[in-house]
Amino acid sequence: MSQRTSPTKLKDVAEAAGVSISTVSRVFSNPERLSPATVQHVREVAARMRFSPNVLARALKRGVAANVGLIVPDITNPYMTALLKAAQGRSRTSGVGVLVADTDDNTEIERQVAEQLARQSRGLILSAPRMSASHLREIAATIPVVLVNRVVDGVPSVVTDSEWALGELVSHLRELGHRRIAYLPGPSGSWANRQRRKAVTARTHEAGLELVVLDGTAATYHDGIAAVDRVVASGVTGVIGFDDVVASGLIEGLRRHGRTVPDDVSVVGHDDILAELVQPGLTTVAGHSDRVGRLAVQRLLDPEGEQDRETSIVVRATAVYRSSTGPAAANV
Amino acid sequence: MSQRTSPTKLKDVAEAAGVSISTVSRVFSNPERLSPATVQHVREVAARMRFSPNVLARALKRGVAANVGLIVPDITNPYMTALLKAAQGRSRTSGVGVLVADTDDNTEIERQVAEQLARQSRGLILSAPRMSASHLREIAATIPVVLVNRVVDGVPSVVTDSEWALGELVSHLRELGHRRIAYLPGPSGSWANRQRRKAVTARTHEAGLELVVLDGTAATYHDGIAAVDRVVASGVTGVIGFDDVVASGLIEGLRRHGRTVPDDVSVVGHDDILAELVQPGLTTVAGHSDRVGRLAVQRLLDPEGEQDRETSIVVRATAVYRSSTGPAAANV
DNA sequence: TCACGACGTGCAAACGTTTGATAGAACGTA
DNA sequence: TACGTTCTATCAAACGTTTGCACGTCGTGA
Repeated sequence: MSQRTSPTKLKDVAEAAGVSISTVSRVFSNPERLSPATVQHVREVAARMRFSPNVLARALKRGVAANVGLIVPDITNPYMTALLKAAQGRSRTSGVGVLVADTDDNTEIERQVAEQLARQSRGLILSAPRMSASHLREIAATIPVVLVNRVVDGVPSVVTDSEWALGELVSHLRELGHRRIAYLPGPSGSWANRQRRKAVTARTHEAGLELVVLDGTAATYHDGIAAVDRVVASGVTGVIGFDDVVASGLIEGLRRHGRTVPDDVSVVGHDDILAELVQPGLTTVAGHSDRVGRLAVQRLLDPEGEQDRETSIVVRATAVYRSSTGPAAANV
Repeated sequence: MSQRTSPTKLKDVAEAAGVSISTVSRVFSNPERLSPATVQHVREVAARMRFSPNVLARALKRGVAANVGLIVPDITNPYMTALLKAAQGRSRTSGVGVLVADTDDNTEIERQVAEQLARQSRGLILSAPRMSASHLREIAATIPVVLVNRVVDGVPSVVTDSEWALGELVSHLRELGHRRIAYLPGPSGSWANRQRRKAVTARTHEAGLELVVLDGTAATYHDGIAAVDRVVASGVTGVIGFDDVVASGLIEGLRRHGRTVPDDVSVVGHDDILAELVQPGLTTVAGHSDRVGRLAVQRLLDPEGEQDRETSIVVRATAVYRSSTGPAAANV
């Protein structure tokens, strides 16, 4: 039907402006070397013709692509969605596009997708909680990588540090009279899960509380529901969940079991993502994924010297108090 | 530090295999014209050297890029997230990448981003509920476009048709004894909002129910909370919300107002996205955004003849019954 | 008047592919 | 032996940029 008109290129602008192709190119890449008059003239002509440079050709010639890649296990996870939104916003202001890939936490797909995106990206933002460190380093040897919520020697990263916030929440529970609480873990093998578990362990110990770790969860909503039996059996008065999703599952499970939150059991989440939608409002750790996303992009775009290749930028998480925590039940 | 090794290219493989560059190229693009022996040999060498073609160069030469662009008002909306996930999954099987852009529903950003993505995409999947039809057509004249949840003459689209499902839900409410219900609208100017409102209007009329339209909402969670006063004042026993987000806001608002759902008021959502997380479980319309995403990509990738340029593919939504709807309160 | 830096612009090669035109080899046929 | 066919593989141009180099043309100081 209607023939699509091919976009204007340097050559067209050059002819229309009566200058050479290289001059037009320079108007856009480094105008300082040109006379102001020429620059202005070419700019006008280009604008009139609605010229915009072909990113593909530019990337090919310069050897550096116009995109960043974002690889995540599950884009459906609101933490990741918020991260994506922020990353994209930051990229846009630099005229950079964002290529997204969802790996379903599958190593084979991760490998395949990393390779595919690498070719058209300036760098990769990688969230791969379970990928082996050596594989990670292998990818980082190919293309600049910023790891999200994971630290591996020799690879730059941006991580949320929840230890402090979890400490606050442990104290909070202690002050509410809780003496025995549980940690409901996330996917085994996940870096973030190891960190959170370690933090909770250390902080409950410091606070003189008993801790029960309820293993064997994959941290879905349904796992949360299913965990209720073990929670009840363990006789705890408070539970710290790996994330908001599993925590709200647990709340639902408790409800079905005839227990109310926080009267019978206090529940704490992580990520501050469902927090308002759930009843009762979730006391949780705000991971500030938007900040993480922005920083990751920034780190990719600004070279900032190779010396801190191995540094982690850490974003300190904060505790958010809502109504899923309350005074410990007298007896359980 | 560690120098990044540049990826292998056609030339390297050609030298290693003792053939010309063009031969190697043809091994990957159309091997039929080559002798089977050569093809196999080159394949082996290429595999050994871990060669993969440079997508940028290929796109430049062929004039068709290796990505599709996805432009949405708010990627944080779970409907869009699910759509993205499905679209990306479908694309990956065709070796195609997905460029995502979030426009914050801002026309200026939409324009800018459409232009930016267009250059490196084979086509655009566009969700722009409020963009003018002429602007939309303008973009479609530049690059293949598939519209999501919107129909505009002359531009292909994939839409969810909720009329039937909304009809079911209206009947459902009627059978539960409701006689007067409200529609809590979405963003004014949104195509989907017009469709849903129209469907609800038609179906309540058919069913002999009274309908109140509570205008002036932007369909955020907080708008839902804020809508409670008008809901109560209107004296309805049931509310159909524009989407799950505004519906769960309303539920929260009602709760704060001392009303319970569904005992005092029944609430229906749309999109089936928060449905399980909210208390009580939301009766809603499942829009099947995953199917929409897959179809949109498919439509972009398979040319399928130009004749049906103007056709809309429609995905029929279905009603999902949970516990936010129940028998009408005797008096309100 | 001449030599000499600036300064502004153009030429042409390169980035890694794809692909139409073409050349050579192998074969069967007259 | 010469010739047409068919099959493979190579040549080289092109895709739209960027950029090192070279080429004028000035204005300046001796």
